[in-house]
Amino acid sequence: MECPVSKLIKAIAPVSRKQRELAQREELILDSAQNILHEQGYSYLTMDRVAEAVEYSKGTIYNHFSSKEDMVCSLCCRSINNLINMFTRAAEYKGTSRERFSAIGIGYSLYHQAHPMTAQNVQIIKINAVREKISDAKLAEMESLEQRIIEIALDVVKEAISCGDLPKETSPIANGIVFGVWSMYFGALILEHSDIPLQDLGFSPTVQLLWLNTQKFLDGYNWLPLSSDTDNEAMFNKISSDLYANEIEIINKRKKQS
Amino acid sequence: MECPVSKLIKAIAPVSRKQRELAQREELILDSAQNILHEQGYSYLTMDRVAEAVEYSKGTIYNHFSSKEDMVCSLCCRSINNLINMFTRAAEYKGTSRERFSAIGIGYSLYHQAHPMTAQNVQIIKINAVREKISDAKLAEMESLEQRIIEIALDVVKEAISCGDLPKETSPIANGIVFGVWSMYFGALILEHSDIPLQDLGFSPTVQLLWLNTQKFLDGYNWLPLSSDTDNEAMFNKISSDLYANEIEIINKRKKQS
DNA sequence: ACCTGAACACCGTTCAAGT
DNA sequence: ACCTGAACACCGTTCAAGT
Repeated sequence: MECPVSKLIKAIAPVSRKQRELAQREELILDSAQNILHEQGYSYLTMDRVAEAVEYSKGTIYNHFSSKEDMVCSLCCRSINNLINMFTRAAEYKGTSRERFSAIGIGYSLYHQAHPMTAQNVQIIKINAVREKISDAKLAEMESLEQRIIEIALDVVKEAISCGDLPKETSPIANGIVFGVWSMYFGALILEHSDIPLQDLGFSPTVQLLWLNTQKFLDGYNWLPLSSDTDNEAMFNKISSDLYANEIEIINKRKKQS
Repeated sequence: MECPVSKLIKAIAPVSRKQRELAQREELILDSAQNILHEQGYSYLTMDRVAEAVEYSKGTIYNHFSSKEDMVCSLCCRSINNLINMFTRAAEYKGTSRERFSAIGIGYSLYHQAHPMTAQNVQIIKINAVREKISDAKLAEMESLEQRIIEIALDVVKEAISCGDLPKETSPIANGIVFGVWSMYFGALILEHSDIPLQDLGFSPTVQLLWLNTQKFLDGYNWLPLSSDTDNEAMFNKISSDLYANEIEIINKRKKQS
């Protein structure tokens, strides 16, 4: 499945008028799709509705995206890009290596807390039956973004090792640490937004739990300074207000509404 | 959506001939569905194909399950039941509280390694758009099974606290530990079976990584005896061969084939 | 060269007719 | 009382016709 339009847009120097218009329309389509998703849920997201919302025909949508799944994958790419920005800021945060790594985790959970529909997209994209229908090009694009975002976290781990905050022996399993927190956050994310009543199961709010569990996990790896030598609550509050004021605001706004 | 048949089967003392036949047919349907899923993947699982495989009409399938999602959810329930059996054995394993808790984790990852399609079902069921279409009764059934399986793990944590293997202060967040490993395993499971080339991302095989990360996590919580005082590889091998010979065999068989 | 929307294929679900 | 399968609704995808 080739998308005629994407070839044009992706041309290295993008900027003929036509190309700008196409790129703009693609954003319009994605915005509309996100809107429908946000307001009516995934079951309501159909190509007909998207076409109607953007006031183009379905054929035109298919000039931009080779399939519905391709479109949803593009939404995911936008989210990952947002996360890359947040992670980059977190990695450059002034503080210990451990604080910066923790800041990445906080960013991840707050972002998805602020944009629950995004979390669902990510989840849907991971299903094999869905993944099969995404064009190779789009999939490659997403995977390269995932590479980059992992790299950001991995770099902080490597830094911690080289400055002695983490034991030298950790070096061969540096990516194990990243995978550990990634899977923990990802899993928690899905378990939370799946309408499973976590409270009924006896679990307290996810963001806090993730924070605590991350600290214990990093303690287990002996990432200095240990949480027993730190005021963890203060650290959480400082990081989240220093770095993620936007997300906090969105989350609070939603809380007020409900 | 009511399922006429389920009322009959669920009658408290099940055993008229008719009821037995119905229960048997329900198993047949589920077996067939699982087969299609296993051999052709989720995209091939349609109600038509299931009906054809069991040699009943679609209407009859709908007498057993109120929707396709309901059927898939039933498959999930079967899996959770299998897991409950494994977890129960793990919790009764002869060894320290930490070994028994670890054994539960190993069981989880080996089960899903041995039955990858099951992992995908679980994943699909967690999507909200899918969940909406499951009958309340079936959803309640699954949630009660989830309750039970969590309880098994939670009991081991509580035991560890009361016998001093875990610090007394852990008590109020006992379920935090369970949630931590649950989310870590669940997240890793999805990330692994989503065709993301974890190797390319620099990650080593998931089961080992999960094992290592679990140990570090439990170390962080100071669950005695610490992994630094233990031969972890030997422990992993002992537990998996003592408890999970079946799963290991299935996994090895698959490896040989490919 | 690009856009359109009717037409098609597929699939989940229902229900009137049959036994 | 139970089973059947034709009929329906919905939705993703295509492509001949139009500009």
